[in-house]
Amino acid sequence: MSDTPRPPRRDALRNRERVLDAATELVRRDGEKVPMAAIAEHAGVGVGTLYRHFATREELLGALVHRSFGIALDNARAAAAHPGPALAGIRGFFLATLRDRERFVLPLHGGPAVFTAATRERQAGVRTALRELLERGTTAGELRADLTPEDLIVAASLLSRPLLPTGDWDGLARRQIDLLLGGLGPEGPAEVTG
Amino acid sequence: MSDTPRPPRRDALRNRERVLDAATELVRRDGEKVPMAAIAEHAGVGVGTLYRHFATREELLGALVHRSFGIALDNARAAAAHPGPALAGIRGFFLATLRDRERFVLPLHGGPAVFTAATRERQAGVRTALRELLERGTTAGELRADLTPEDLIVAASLLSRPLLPTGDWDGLARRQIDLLLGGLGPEGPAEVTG
DNA sequence: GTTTAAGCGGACGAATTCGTCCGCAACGAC
DNA sequence: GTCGTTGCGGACGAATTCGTCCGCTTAAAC
Repeated sequence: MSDTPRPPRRDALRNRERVLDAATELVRRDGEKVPMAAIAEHAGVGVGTLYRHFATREELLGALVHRSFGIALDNARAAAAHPGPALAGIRGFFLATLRDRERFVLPLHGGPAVFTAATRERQAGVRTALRELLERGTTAGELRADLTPEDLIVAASLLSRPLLPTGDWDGLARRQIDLLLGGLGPEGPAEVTG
Repeated sequence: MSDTPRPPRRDALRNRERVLDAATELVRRDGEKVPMAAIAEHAGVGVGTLYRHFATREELLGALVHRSFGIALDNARAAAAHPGPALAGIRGFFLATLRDRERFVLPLHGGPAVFTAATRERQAGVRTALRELLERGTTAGELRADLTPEDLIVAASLLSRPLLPTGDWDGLARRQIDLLLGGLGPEGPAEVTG
């Protein structure tokens, strides 16, 4: 029944990775409409190879997004498994996102959000892990009770791309993390009227 | 000496605005490489008209960015002029950014940050107004002392573009504002180790 | 080594996008 | 109204990008 159709050749796997890496870099730098030929060249392969591995631009972009959610899922699960206080886990998740930012290609920019079923599963997995983490913190009285995974995801996505041309994105991003962590406590955010 | 070369015709001004509005919408939706012809069509003008007003794509993008900083400058100055506590002014700045988000086209996405000298002036103006606001809050003991305008700008830029495909970006964004405001107090952010 | 099928690369025609140019339309001064 | 000038629109050739196709290369099974 299971006719194993033979594993792909070694160079094929290697080239697939090269294409993904090159595409990640160029899509982040030049946007999702960067010419396919540019991606192929930067990867050191011919366009034929590129199109063989990813028949359309959509498919390539989908693979980038899928890969990104794989990284995010790893980070979210690691954070949830963190033995210390939930706040430390959340901080770890943010810092991991910042660390991995150059590998993320997320549909942040109005591009066609290319989500396969498998990607959606990973996305749901991220939510689940973060929800678990938040519940632990809420139960322990460490966190305000109304937080949702989306709150963390939005904040994290801010970190994944330098928004200012200043050189020190790392510094700015870390400060944003600290500022945000101050608002997560059980007393809720400062009351402000006006 | 001053040979006033005659003001532009009424239809020219109207068409210029139409192009800017159309470009704002399409660049936000499809990215900065959206075809010029698409912008012209969406604006209801011919490509000739588009290229007459903006000789190159760069020039058009530059105008969009310039316009965006004009809005941001108005908002920053209004916030600085706010009579109440500084925290309320900051909140007002964030909410105004959220309100105006569809009019912002900022060089957030690796695109060629098209900054003219005039744009840089507006940008500096935003910084100045926000610095003033922060100093007022710090002097009053309302805010931690180490905040910079960039901290506010980064946070505000997060609001200017929906990052998640969920429908309720407004709700998520408002919550981010509240969370962040909790970290601005003089006691500094919660201490977290791990 | 030999063999064979998977994989590679880049030339090429099709399709898209660019940016100019010029005959026609309409604003506004009189 | 008339007239001069500014501004409009879109057709068009040039340039870029797309995606396929096929002869050559190379991994890997024996």
